[in-house]
Amino acid sequence: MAQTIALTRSPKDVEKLAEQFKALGDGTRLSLMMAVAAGENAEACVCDLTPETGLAQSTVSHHLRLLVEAGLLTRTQRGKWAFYALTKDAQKLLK
Amino acid sequence: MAQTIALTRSPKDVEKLAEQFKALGDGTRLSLMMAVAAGENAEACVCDLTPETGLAQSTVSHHLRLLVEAGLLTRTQRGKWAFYALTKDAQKLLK
DNA sequence: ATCTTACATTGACATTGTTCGATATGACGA
DNA sequence: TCGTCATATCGAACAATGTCAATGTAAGAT
Repeated sequence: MAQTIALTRSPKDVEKLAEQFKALGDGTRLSLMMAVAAGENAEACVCDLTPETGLAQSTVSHHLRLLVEAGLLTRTQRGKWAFYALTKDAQKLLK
Repeated sequence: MAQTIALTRSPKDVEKLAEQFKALGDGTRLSLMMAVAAGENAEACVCDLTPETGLAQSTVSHHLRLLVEAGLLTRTQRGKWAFYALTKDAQKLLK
């Protein structure tokens, strides 16, 4: 049998899923996610990600915050650097 | 080995994927997709979908058009009715 | 202590998106 | 042909989003 779609999701789950899709529904953010996944140890810091996008550092920081709030990235501070990595949810949605 | 993320996607594919995520990144549209998937023969017409959303018919029609344009729904006219069904892409993203 | 580096936050602005009412289109029935 | 039903399109109001420059914060270096 082919893959089936989960039809019975609670309204809360639907809202969370919609938020995650919305977070991924932007070219810049999707590229950021793929850059993080491609990074060493599947993580990356803002200083690595900013040049790739060609956008202002504040803009990149803003997008990363949205991705964390959506439950798609984790943030870990190590020294001066903030490292971002994909969550399980993100791995599932992007596989 | 755990599921891996496709890291090497062309910019065109990234843009298309982002468009699909964006289309799903709205509570109303995501609910519409699930309602279609739950419909008899995994399809549904606007007359069935409109009451479920509580929105104006024109609004539902607009959202359905966006989902078709994103490659997530197909549209088939049968008599007076327009039937919408999930594409392969949609089944993959929602499974 | 001061400076620099890495990142986050704020405020402003232009763009895009959601929604509706009104109207148009197109198929079927009387 | 005329009316009705199902759906699509249009135009406008209003909300949400993406972006930047400027500024704030916090950690390490000098």
